[in-house]
Formats: sequence, structure tokens, C-alpha cells
Amino acid sequence: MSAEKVTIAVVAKRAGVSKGLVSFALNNRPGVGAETRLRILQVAQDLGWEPSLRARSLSTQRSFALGLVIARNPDVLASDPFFPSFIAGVESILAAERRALVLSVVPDEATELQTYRSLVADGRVDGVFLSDLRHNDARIPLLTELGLPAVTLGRPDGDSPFPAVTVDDTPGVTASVRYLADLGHRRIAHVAGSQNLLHGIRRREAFAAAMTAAGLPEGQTVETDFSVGAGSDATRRLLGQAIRPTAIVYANDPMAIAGLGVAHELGIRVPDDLSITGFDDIDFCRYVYPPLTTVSAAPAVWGRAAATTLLRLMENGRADDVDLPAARLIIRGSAAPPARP
Amino acid sequence: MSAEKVTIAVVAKRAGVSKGLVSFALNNRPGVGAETRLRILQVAQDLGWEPSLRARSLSTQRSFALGLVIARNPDVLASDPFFPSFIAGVESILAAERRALVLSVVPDEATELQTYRSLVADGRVDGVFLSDLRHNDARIPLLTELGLPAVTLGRPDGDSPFPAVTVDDTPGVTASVRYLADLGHRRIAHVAGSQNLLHGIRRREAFAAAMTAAGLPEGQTVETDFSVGAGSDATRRLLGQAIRPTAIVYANDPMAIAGLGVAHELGIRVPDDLSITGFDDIDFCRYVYPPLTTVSAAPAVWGRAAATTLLRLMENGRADDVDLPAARLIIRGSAAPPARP
DNA sequence: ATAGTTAGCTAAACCGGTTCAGTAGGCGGG
DNA sequence: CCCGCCTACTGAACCGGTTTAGCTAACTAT
Repeated sequence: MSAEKVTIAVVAKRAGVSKGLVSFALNNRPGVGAETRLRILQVAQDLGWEPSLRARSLSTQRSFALGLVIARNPDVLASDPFFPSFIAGVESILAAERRALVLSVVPDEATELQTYRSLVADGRVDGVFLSDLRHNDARIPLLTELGLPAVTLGRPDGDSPFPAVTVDDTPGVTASVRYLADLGHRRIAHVAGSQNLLHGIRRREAFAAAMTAAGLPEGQTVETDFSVGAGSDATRRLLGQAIRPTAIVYANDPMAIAGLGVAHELGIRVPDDLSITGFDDIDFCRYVYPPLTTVSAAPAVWGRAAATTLLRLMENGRADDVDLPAARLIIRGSAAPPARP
Repeated sequence: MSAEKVTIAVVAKRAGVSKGLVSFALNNRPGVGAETRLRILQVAQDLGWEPSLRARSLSTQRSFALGLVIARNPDVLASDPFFPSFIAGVESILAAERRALVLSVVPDEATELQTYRSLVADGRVDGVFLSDLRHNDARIPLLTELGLPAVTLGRPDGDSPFPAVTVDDTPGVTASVRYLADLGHRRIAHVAGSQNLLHGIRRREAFAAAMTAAGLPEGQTVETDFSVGAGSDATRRLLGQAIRPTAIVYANDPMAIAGLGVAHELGIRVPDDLSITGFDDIDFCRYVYPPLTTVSAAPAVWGRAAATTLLRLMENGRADDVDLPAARLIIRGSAAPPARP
């Protein structure tokens, strides 16, 4: 019988109006009589009509989807729960708007740029999230050139036409150092993240500044790529020295957990012989032994804020920067006063 | 000048043929003269023409995208690197095909089903991956009804019209139990995953069967939801007993790592006083102390195979099941012969 | 020589919306 | 009473591809 597919034309005929008017009524635009509008909407509902996203896409040149491109070393990606949580936050906003999230995971930066080009060429997305900002990030001029709306996760270090949704890392690092200094530590080291990434750089800078502010000698810093393995190696190097640090501030939790493992292996007791702090407050922190003192980051909240901002930008052509509550120190059991020599 | 947008019509005019013929040439269909075809392709290339995905979508009723809907407790999602790795595998196949991955993360099963309906109603995807299979999974009849091609990750327990891409968990669990039994353990417990999930059920069944096969008494089993916190609680319960197990087989690594933490906290030495094994071989395993004996799963390989199979299904209307190499035991340092009482 | 194929190609319909120019009718102002 | 203007609405073009019916010319078979 009525196996006929319901299109705007069917609705129009049934309501006794033109296709155009149905379109106007649907997108509640002016120029439609009040009762006509109601009749149209009623008919649409009766027929169970849902406008075709594809047709809409073609005529409006929009895709009703947002994009996220992740360029990370697979190891780092796998052990860092940032993205799953962030994405869950993003989705909680998008679902209500009936928009989709297009995700790309790529192996390197060159592919990443190429992926943005493809996404735009294919009109897959109407806007994107820029995560893992880098120094002089090539994506910013690229996206500007491509004319694709974007939101940066954190403030980039150069000029950027895009709104930034930021969680400031500095206070968390500062608080960690101060906390350790107050406990009496003087030789505090830092296992830094990748210095290609802005948050890696900023955490290291915050560490250095906090050491100075605490009146301590410059702390030893080891650069890593944020991976668990690199965290382990860095810890081994730090602890293998004749004079070793009494505390280590890690740039993320996975590395701190790896550090915990190395300490155990070397028979160095945490927190008695060595204090450590992490960054991110991943789930594991609460459950390793001793539980990890770390800095909370709330990636899901970040995801919601980023999605909201990006939608606003696309809607209004502009959106203000958003500063989320800074990450703060969560004190657990992995730090204590240094042992007396 | 030629700021004009390049469409098929422009290419057609420039090549002196009709739009239709350009389309034929592009999709290399018969009915186009050899040199005409070359000329058309040459013109297309000269003009840098890329057919519009949106227009194609509308006329072919396809979206050139695949979907993945994840319904997981945020805690579990965050600590389990399965999806990031799986997705990386999927993407490595999709990128070459110029298809996109649409990802949805939803809070519960009801929303999950609704999400599949939306994806189909909006024509967002041409096929989907079904992960985290459940007993009598409602998604299978739903997708059958919706007519959406799908691939299941693992073999479902009921009838399914979809190809299954499987990594058999059983041998890994069996090997773990056998390994522990060979070391001399008799009281082996199992911290099982969610019994709503097929892999949770199968690992538990494999555990029970392996215990019997090894001639051991039925092992104690605690059910969890696969989360780190639940793994911690379960461990605490097992170790708080008067007569406690000498070994614990965990249904996944995050719980095993939590178990390691609990043991440390209680002053129970691993592996001297307690042996443990995990499942999945996540990155952390190598770096906790002692390094975790576990079962490897290779989610990225799984992702590639699943994507390949799904594409084949969509192409040919059918695809065979794929059985990937079974997960195998990786022996590290978290198990040893039981202490003499 | 004539009818029947077939390869190569064109024109137009189609996918299902949006948008814009234009028309008819109603109303207020002069 | 006429003009102008606004509101409600229609018809057609448009987005940019795919697909189908049908035409022509050349080639084969009889």
C-alpha cells in the first residue's frame, strides 16, 4: 500500500501546498500562515516524514557532522584515557543536536594534514576539534585557509582565529611542586612529556617556574613522548644516578604508574624513599599502590565545553574563548616527606 | 578567472561530452570509447575535479562511511585501551578507501539502539561494527530489520546473519589456568567481567572448564563490570577471606593491575604470596611491578580484519567469518609457585 | 542489399531537499 | 477609488552527481 517513501513532495501534496512551503514550515521561517504551518507539521508528523539528511546536505552544503583527527603514537593513544572521555563529553552534546562525530586516527602529522584536506574536500564535517596543539601548529593556518571552523583545546602559541577552550595546566603543576617542596623535598625531578606538544612544553615550564618560585635549585628534567615505556625509561635513568631525586613530578599518569613500577623493581619504596606525582587523574591512580597523588583534568567536561563552543561558532560565526576550572592537585598516598639521609 | 567551481558539468563541457558519459568514465563502466575515456580522465585531472561526495551520496543513497557505537560505562571505557587500538586498526583500512568512521559513545543500551536507528534514518553510515556482544543481543534483530550491513566482533550466541570476526579467548584463559596449575596452584580464583557481555561470560566459562580439566576444585569466581574499581573491590573480597586463593585469573588487565595494588596494600607479595594473570596485554602490563603475565589480544589487527570484512560484505553482499589467531599467554613476572604454607 | 546487433554517446529524469523570483489577495493610507 | 505594500504562497531553478531510455552509425549475418 503506502510503501511509498515519504518525501517532502508527498507531504506537500497531502497538505495541499508546494514543496517550498513545507520546507519553510519545517525550518520555521517567516512567510507561512500560522494555521497552514500547523497543518503542514501535522501532516508531516502523521506521515512520519523525516527530511533526508543527504538531500539537505547537498542543497545546504553542510554535513551536520563534526570532526576529530587524532595523530598520536598508538602506544600513547592506547594508554591515555583522555580521548575516550573527551569524546564521551562531546557526544553528550552532539547527540541532542542530531549531529555526528567523524573520527580519524592517523599515524603521523603529514597524514593528519592530508586528512583535514580530505574531510573538507569531501565535505564530511562542518567543523573540527584541534587537540594536542603543537608549537607553531601547522593545522591552524591550514584550517584557516580551508575555511573550516575549529576550536582549539587549549590556547595555541601563535595567532589563531579560532576560539580556545582551555584547562590551565600550570596551577596543577605549581601545586604539585609546592606540595613536594613543603614536604621538604629539594631534589625534585620532572619527567616531561613530548616537547612537540604545547601541553608538554607548558607543564615543563610550569615545573621550572615553580621550582624557582619555591627557591629550589633547577630540577632535573627528562623529556619523553608521554608513553608508558618512555616513562619507565626516564625513571630508570633518574633513579640510576649516584645522587638521585627524592621526588619526581610526571607529566602524565601513565608515566607515573610506570615510574611506580620501576621504583618497586629497584626496591625503592614509594613514598618513603621516593615521592611521585602524576597528571590527569586517570582511573588507575586510585587503585595502584600507593594511590597516586595527581592533578585532575576532567576531559569529559572539556569535551562538552568544546562541543558547545564549536556549535556556537558555527551558528553565530563567532564564539568566545572558554576557560574551564584549572586542574587541581588531588592528594593521595604517593608522596611523603623525604627520608632522612 | 577560473574561480568557477569544478563540477561534472564543467568537465563534460570541457571534454566535449555529456555529464552522463563523464560519470561512466569515472566509475569505469563499459560503454565509453577507449580514447574518449582517456580524454575525459585527463580533463578531469587537469581541472582537478573531485566528484562531490554529497551529490554522490544523494543519488546513490550511500554515505561512504562506517559506524561504531560504543555503549560502555565511562569508567570502563576510559581505562580500557581496546577501542583506541581497534579504531586505529579500522582507520588504517578505511583511510585508503576514502571512507569515514562515524563514532558514537552512548551511556546505555536503550540509547544505543536509538542511535542505530538514527544512523540509519539519517543515512549516516553504510555499515556498522558490533562490539561488546551481549547475550541475546538486541542489536542483531534490530540491524537485520533495518537492513544495515554489520560485522560482529566475536561470535554471537544466537542466530546472526552477519559475518563474525573472532579472536577466541578460550585458549588464553585455558593456558593461564594450566600455567598456574603447573606451577602448583590449587586454589585459583577468577575475577570475571560483566556477565552481560559475551566475552565476560566466555572467559568465565573457559576458566571453569580449565579448572575442571586440570583436575582442580571449582574455583571461586567474583563477577564485576570490568572496571578498575570493581577489580579492586573483588580482589579485596577474595584476599580478605580466611582461606584465600593463591592465584587469581583476571578477566582483563585493568582489574589485574588494580588487584596488584590491593595486594601491595595488604602486604601480600606478588608473585611470592599471590600469583595473578590478566587479559588483553595492555601497555601497562610490561611496566607495572611485577610485570603482568597476561593474554595478548591484538585489537589493532582485529580492527583491520573487521573493517576489511565489513567492506567486503558491503561490496559483495556476503563475507565469510574470520577467525583470527587466538589470544595467547604472555608469561612475565606476576606468577610463581605458591608459597609453602 | 537489408535487417539485426552492438558500441558509443546524449538528453532528460531522478535523488530530496532549499531558495529565490514572482504572483495573488488583503489591507491601510491618501 | 487607486496605489502601494505586505503576507502567504507557488513554480522553477538549483545543489552535483547517477541512471535510464533512446538515438546514431558502424558492423555483422543472411
